[in-house]
Amino acid sequence: MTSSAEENYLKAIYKLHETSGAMVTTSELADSLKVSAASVTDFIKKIAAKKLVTYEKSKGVKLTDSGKQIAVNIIRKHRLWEVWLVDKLNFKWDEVHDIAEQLEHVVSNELIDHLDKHLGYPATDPHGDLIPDSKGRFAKTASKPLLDCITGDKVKFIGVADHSNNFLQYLTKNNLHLGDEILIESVETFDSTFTVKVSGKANKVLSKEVVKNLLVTVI
Amino acid sequence: MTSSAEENYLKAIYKLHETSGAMVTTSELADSLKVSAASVTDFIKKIAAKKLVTYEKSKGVKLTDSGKQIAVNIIRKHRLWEVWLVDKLNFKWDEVHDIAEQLEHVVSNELIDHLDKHLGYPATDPHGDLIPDSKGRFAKTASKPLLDCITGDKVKFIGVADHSNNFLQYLTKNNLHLGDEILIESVETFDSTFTVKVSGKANKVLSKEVVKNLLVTVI
DNA sequence: AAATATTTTTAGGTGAGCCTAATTTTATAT
DNA sequence: ATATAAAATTAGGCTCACCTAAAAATATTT
Ligand SMILES: [Mn+2]
Ligand SMILES: [Mn+2]
Ligand SMILES: [Mn+2]
Ligand SMILES: [Mn+2]
Repeated sequence: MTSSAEENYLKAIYKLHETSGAMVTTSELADSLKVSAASVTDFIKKIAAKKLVTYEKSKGVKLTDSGKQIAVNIIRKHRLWEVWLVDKLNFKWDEVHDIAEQLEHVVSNELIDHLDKHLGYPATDPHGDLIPDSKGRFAKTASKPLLDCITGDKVKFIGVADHSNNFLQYLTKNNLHLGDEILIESVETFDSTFTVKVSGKANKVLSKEVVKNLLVTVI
Repeated sequence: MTSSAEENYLKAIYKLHETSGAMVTTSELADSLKVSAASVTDFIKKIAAKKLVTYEKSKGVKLTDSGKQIAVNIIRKHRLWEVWLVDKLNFKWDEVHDIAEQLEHVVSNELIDHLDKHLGYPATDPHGDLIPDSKGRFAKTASKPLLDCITGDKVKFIGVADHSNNFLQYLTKNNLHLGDEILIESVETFDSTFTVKVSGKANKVLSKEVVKNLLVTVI
């Protein structure tokens, strides 16, 4: 059996590992799960015994195939619930994460399949993150930070790198929504401030901190 | 804080107490929660200390007002989730209880209010059970077992006394659905077998065991 | 290479929610 | 009223997921 705690560990390992490709360290996990390093050491020994991760003492852990499968399934559930909360219950995109953190642990593959159908098999969640299919496969998308674009580029805003409520609320307040078309008018070389035109409206000035966290695709 | 375990104890006490009006005994609770009597004694001492129940040693427990409030709120959540599973996700009425048992513990009053609205503020769940409002108030309904009716009565099938999958599946198989109109053609005095006409179709014969568990209202 | 700082592990505990076995209390039968 | 049966409580343990403090391993400075 897989407890909520176990699911959270596997998901955290997946998310930390996903980008770096490297082993996930005890302190990274302790940090991300907000538990002590000692607790992490304890726990990873248990999930290593269950062959959900490979553990190299004092070095870190890596998901096995079965561990990865569980992690991706939890992510699938989390993102589908977020879609439901936004699309069907009219929550805002900055209100859904914590609720989805609970819903993702509800046990029933039937439920998730029905939910997926009810939602019309969405490809992405309210934050633009890809939803893996029931086999755990992700679609491919070429997204990059707006920061990596140059003057004259015409792009589409399709995701966020920073998922904090702070950032999400900033975007809402400044009328930046997923799907918006962004034309880069100019880039200030000194501080990487971007001046952009969003969906043909008046120019907007975006700080480096913002453009770093806006994920876009060239159109 | 209220844990899932605590919520399940309070709900079980409520459901046992609801009908009998009397104190709920240790063994009743042990039975209904499928834990040992020793565990129950332990636990009720804890929730008594929290003033969620009044406990008379060796006699039993009774919910306090705040205990009852929590119990009713869990029941509200359970029933709303069941409505959602049937109405929106197309589950059958015999498939939803176990999933709702998990969903009812998701913490967020906002979520429940949004769900309630999404469902159109339903009055009853898929089994005909009343859904209390957000203040914990139940509507009044006069329902009684079909067994208590007599020949010539015209009634409406509005609920079940037995919630087992067995019974629910029996009803489905025999084309008896909530809302059906039932006309009592005759009652066999020897064994209380009822011969009825359901929604004007061909006569049906129902055993005492069945009519005892069919809740109806006279129309 | 040594000294120091950081990270990880080990050792020993805690509370929640469960258990069995033994004991005590309450109810029932004789 | 006694004996017997049933129900409830107490005593003592267990596992899970966490903790702190101390020790050991690894990394970084000097
Ligand atoms: Mn999220
Ligand atoms: Mn998301
Ligand atoms: Mn139910
Ligand atoms: Mn129900």
